[in-house]
Amino acid sequence: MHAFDVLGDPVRRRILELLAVGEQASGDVSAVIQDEFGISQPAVSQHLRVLRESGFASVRAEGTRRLYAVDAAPLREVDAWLERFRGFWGQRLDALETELARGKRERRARKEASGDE
Amino acid sequence: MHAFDVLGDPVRRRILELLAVGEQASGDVSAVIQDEFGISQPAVSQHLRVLRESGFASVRAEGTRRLYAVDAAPLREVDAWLERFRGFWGQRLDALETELARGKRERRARKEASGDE
DNA sequence: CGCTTATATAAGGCAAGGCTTAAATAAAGA
DNA sequence: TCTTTATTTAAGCCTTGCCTTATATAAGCG
Repeated sequence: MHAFDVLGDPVRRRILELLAVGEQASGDVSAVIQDEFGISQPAVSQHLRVLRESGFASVRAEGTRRLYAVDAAPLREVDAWLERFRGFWGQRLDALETELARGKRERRARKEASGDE
Repeated sequence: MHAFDVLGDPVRRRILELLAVGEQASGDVSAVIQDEFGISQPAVSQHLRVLRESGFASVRAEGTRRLYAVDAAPLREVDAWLERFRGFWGQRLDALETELARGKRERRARKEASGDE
């Protein structure tokens, strides 16, 4: 399944948003998604599988829990594809520069800790 | 249709790549796509419709020709969504920073007046 | 005017993907 | 070990989306 197909589903996008904050157990993700989308737990599990198999997420077992985390590689791919269109919104580039300048120090500090937030 | 759904289709992504270079007539796009994907002209036309209706492309009539061009708004949306994951690939950010720094001087020169900063 | 060229729309078939319920696997604790 | 909790897998249904062929619209030209 192609990266963009994976991101085509709103549930999967939401799951990634949740994981972006930090590692989460399948059950915790399920609880939120079930609440927000009204779908069953197995449905969520199937989405997690898609994310896993397409490389968007990695899993780690801890007892009976499965801890999911974002794997950035495919997102980077998506980002790379967008590259060729960046010229179309010059203003945002400026905004991004500002953002980068602001975040640079922060990132440098965070880098050695390697923790989430 | 959500932006990510639109980009989920390889044909539509390719069409956008073609349009990224510059305005193109429906027929020219069709010729390339038909050649590369082996689908019919109406099929291409339907993809163009999706791009049009979802705001990824705008059209302009010139005689019997329809000239399509990239409309960046939805792509910007996609880019914005990715924002929250950018922290996951520090190296690329650094590369982008370099790129931006390089481009900044250029833009500033072109702009002749003060920039932000 | 018709004929041709450029493009879009319509209708129908088929495949892919997402959801559900039911069942399997596996750790953990009484 | 039996039961409970956490999670995945399986099977089947049903919708959505893409493609095809056929047809419509409309400009350009002889």
